[in-house]
Amino acid sequence: MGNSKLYKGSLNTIILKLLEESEKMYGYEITQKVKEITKGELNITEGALYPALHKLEAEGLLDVEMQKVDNRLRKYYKLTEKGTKETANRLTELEEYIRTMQTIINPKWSIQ
Amino acid sequence: MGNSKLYKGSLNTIILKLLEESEKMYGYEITQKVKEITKGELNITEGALYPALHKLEAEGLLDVEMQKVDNRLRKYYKLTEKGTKETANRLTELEEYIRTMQTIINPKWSIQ
DNA sequence: ATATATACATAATTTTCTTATGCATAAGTT
DNA sequence: AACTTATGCATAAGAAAATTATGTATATAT
Repeated sequence: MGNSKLYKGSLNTIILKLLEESEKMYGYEITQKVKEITKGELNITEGALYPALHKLEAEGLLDVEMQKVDNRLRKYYKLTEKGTKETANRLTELEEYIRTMQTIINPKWSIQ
Repeated sequence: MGNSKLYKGSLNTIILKLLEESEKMYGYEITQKVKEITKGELNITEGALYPALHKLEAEGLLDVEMQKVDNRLRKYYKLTEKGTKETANRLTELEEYIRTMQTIINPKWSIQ
């Protein structure tokens, strides 16, 4: 995905959070939205995105709905009830992760 | 490593940062230090740590120095000059990653 | 006509981790 | 004395999640 290896492992959380915000989105839209809000810093590759969406669907976190627009097919994804709950968990984990990493970057323990 | 998948990709950055703080450390010491400063939240496994240390050494970011303490062998690692420079880059990347993820968690773009 | 954008998908490979296993010494427990 | 836990290193098998490459197809811009 990203330029830095740190993004490894955060794709699912990103997808879930975007769907929590936007109600329903299709794959290509997700890649563009992420590019937009990160000002180009994070580019989600198709090879990572589509398998991830399929897996989230298989796990029952996402529902799919096909739609034809301008003779091109879109697969719209939205959170299931289970997906909404799981999104909350993932975001809590992300906040915890960020807090932990900030502790490591900005250590109080170096004073002692 | 961690309880959450988010830690994937951040082990090298953690190692480098600890060595920047502590000058020189050995493997087991790193696992204990991380456990301590994260209050047990993050446990680095040996299967992840030792190959990571070997790779950082092979890349010329770390220097090794053996030392026998209490009839047990320790491998002390410290940053090379190259490693010190690379650590600065990795920490900048980490800060950028955290900023990006916070943008995603706490989106201004959802208002529009 | 040709390139870029839109829209999906999968296969091969790589990276990074977990889990399991192995060796060895020291210290604490029953 | 026997056994467990802690200290200290290492590697191998397997899983997970990404990259890179490739494929299909339509729409739009040059």
